[in-house]
Amino acid sequence: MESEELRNVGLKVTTPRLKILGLLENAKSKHMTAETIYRQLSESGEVIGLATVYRALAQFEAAGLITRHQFEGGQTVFELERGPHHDHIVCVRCGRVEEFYDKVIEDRQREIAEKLGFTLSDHALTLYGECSGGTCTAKNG
Amino acid sequence: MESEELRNVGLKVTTPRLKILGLLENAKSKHMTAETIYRQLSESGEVIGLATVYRALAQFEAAGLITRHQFEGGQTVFELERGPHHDHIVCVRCGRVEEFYDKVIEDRQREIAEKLGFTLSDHALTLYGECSGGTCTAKNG
DNA sequence: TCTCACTTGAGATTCATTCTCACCAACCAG
DNA sequence: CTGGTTGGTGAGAATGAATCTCAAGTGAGA
Ligand SMILES: [Zn+2]
Ligand SMILES: [Zn+2]
Ligand SMILES: [Zn+2]
Ligand SMILES: [Zn+2]
Repeated sequence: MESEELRNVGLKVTTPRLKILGLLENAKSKHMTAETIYRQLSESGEVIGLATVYRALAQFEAAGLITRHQFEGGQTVFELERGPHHDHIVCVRCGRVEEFYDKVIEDRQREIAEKLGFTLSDHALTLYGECSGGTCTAKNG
Repeated sequence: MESEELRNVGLKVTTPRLKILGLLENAKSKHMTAETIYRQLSESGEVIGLATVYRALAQFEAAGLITRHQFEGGQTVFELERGPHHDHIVCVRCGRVEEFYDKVIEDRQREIAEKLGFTLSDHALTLYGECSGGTCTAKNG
């Protein structure tokens, strides 16, 4: 239950928080902007403030419930932190986002950081390209 | 000569553009924000508009003279596109930026994109961590 | 139910970046 | 050299994502 998740991380269980978490669970797209979340909730009849969405997302992130990604050009997107770590590849034409995990790269990153005298705490890897004809739904150009 | 570079990419040779390119050449830090460039030029007596800096940087980027990086939290930084491609590792305490190149990772990225049906056109890889005691100049915490 | 610290919604605010527009400066033909 | 044309520039206004403010609302323990 989502209420559990909130309690576990020390956040009071409130309607807006539940709605936001719920939407992240069930939305068609795994990666959503604050604006999108706000709009979708508003359209489905909720009375919610945009500030509340941003606030909740920041809290969820701090609590490790979600992760934040900044793909080039676009606004910040959030996704539920479920399952194993992964990185992203984004189609620069249609915006489609695919996920991948590559052990070789992950390991290598740690080695590189170590070699340079850093203690690795995080990383951001995003590939950009064009997805192949059939899949690409670019709105013409 | 910087005038050449500008002409080669089809940009008219003007004083502001030369000053900005020159600053990127000689600045202490390889990675600079638009604001920093603006401030440094202003302080050294130039009369230049912030809009001009942003405009020029956008044009330089489009022309491939510089690259743009968006490290998490901070504002966008630009650096001269000289020498081979590299990625970055940033200290989350003191902000120091080191560069690295890793063939294994670069190759792997291409394979991953291919496997997923993408034609890779670009990528952004940034590692975050803490640099070791001696080198870290964190302003206390 | 009562209470109160924590939350929320609406709107104001911030701040990086972009836009507007009257003025100005490269560049070239004359 | 010029003068004209074209594109570039500076100042300030505008934009837009994200944050802050604050009066009003609401969970959850007593
Ligand atoms: Zn990864
Ligand atoms: Zn993802
Ligand atoms: Zn790379
Ligand atoms: Zn660099």
